[in-house]
Order: sequence, then structure tokens, then C-alpha cells
Amino acid sequence: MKNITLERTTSQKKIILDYLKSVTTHPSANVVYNVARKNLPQISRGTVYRILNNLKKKGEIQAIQTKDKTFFDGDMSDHAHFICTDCGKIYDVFDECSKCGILKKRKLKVGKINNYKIQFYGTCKKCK
Amino acid sequence: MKNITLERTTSQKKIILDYLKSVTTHPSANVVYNVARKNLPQISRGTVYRILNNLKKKGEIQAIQTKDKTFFDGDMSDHAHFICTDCGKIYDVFDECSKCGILKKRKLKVGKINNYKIQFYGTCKKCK
DNA sequence: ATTCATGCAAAGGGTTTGCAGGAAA
DNA sequence: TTTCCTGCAAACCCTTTGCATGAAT
Repeated sequence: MKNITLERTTSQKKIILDYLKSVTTHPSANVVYNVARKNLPQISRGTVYRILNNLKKKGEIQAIQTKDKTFFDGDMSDHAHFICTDCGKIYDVFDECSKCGILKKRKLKVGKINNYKIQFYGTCKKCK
Repeated sequence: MKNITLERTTSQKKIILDYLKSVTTHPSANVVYNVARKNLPQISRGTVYRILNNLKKKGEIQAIQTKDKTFFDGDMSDHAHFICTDCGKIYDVFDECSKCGILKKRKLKVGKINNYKIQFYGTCKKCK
């Protein structure tokens, strides 16, 4: 009988997930790397990327794609993102999104939706 | 008096925009490059990227970000995209989106929305 | 003891960019 | 003729990956 691949608990994974679950910002992989390094100075970028991809695959975090980089969000509740096209900052948007019940998991002509993402673009109040 | 920077008409721009306006697929920059090359064998990748970015900035086309690549869409009407997580193909979704009036341009707490993007993820019928 | 995860460093690959030549106005 | 655009090729930079070592169970 074949062994199922079980996951191992490592301090690297714990630090990264704890961090992403504790902030409301949307850090890039590099920011995650720098934060993790404060606790675990020897951690490598490769490990950070591997862990981030793995957490994403498991649905524990989500990724926000922008033109240049990927940002990460530990909040998996229903919400959208507002991306400032001036400063690049990403804001959570809960209010508008909750009304958008039509975007829940359902079948479309083209296929079945597993999840969705809404991104708003504009200028944030700080930049205006 | 300083000259305003005026745009010049070039065959490169025309070919690329015509192509994007004539298809309902969502080609990558590389696909655009290969298509353009059929008409203009000497066109370079750099030019294609510059033109695509420029068209996007002017709001004539839009970009669809995925984990690996950027795809382009010449259709600027209100619609969402369904991205198959198996084959990577991108489908247009008009039906669901039209109901989503709350996503029109408006003011949020964090700033004013200029535009928005909705992406659905799932498995398309071909892959199922 | 076994097997998976990490660190390291190099490779990967889409995209951008500097510069000189060429085309548009 | 002037200014912008293009072609070329190298540089960029985020991200991935192979491999040997180290950690978890």
C-alpha cells in the first residue's frame, strides 16, 4: 500500500501563515520574505515562494495578480480588492461585494465556477 | 510653446489593434507577435509590447492577468472572464455580469472606481 | 530510518528598455 | 527636417527549480 503524502509542520510554514492571517495588508512575496526573515534569518526566497504557492493551492490564502507582481491575502472571506492605479496600494472592499450574490458558485454556459475575483481600479483617497 | 506629443499612425499599431478587435479569443503578447509577423515579418517583440501597453493605457484594449502571463482583449464592453484552471483558456461571460449593476463606476470609501474586473475560475466544459 | 521540506544558487521566461536607424508628419 | 516609432538585443526582475543537506515523524 502506497503512502499518502502527508504534510509536515515546519516553522517556516507557520510563520508565513501566521503573518498572513494577522495582517490586513496585501504583502508581496518579498515582503513576506523579509518579515519571515526577522524570525528565521536563514529562510530562503525559494522556500517562501514554495510555501505561498502551497498555501494558495490549499485555499488558505489567495493571490492578487497585478501587472508586475503577485500579492497575497490571508483573508478568504468574500471581499473584493480596490487597487490604486497611482500608488499601487491594495484595499479590501467588503461593502459592495456582499450585495453581489450572483457571483456565488454556480454553473455558467462555459463551465462551473469554483471561485471568483473582483478587482476595482481607481485612485485612492490618499492619492487624490 | 511646447509641442504636444501627437501620436503617429504606423502599420504596426494598425495591425495589432485590428487583430484584437477582430477576435473573441484572448491572445497573449506572443500570439499577437506571431500574428502580426505574418503581415509584418520584421516586427519585433519589443514593439508589440510597447503597442499593447499603449493601447491599454488609452483604454482601447484591456489586459487579463494570470499567474504566468498577460492576455489581451479588444472587447471593452461590460463582461467578465471565466478562466479554466485546467487548460488555461479564457472565456467571455456576458450574462452574469450584466446583472451586476453595483459594479459600475462609483465612489467607495477607499476611492473612486474607474473600472473593474471580474474573473471566474473553474473547469470549463471541455475539460470536464 | 525514511521521506519530505529547506537553503542555495542558478536558470527560466515574460516583459522592459537603451540606443541607433527609419518612418511619419 | 523634426520628432516619434521601431528593431535589435541586452537587461530586468519576479519566480521557479535541481540538488544536496537538514528536519519532521
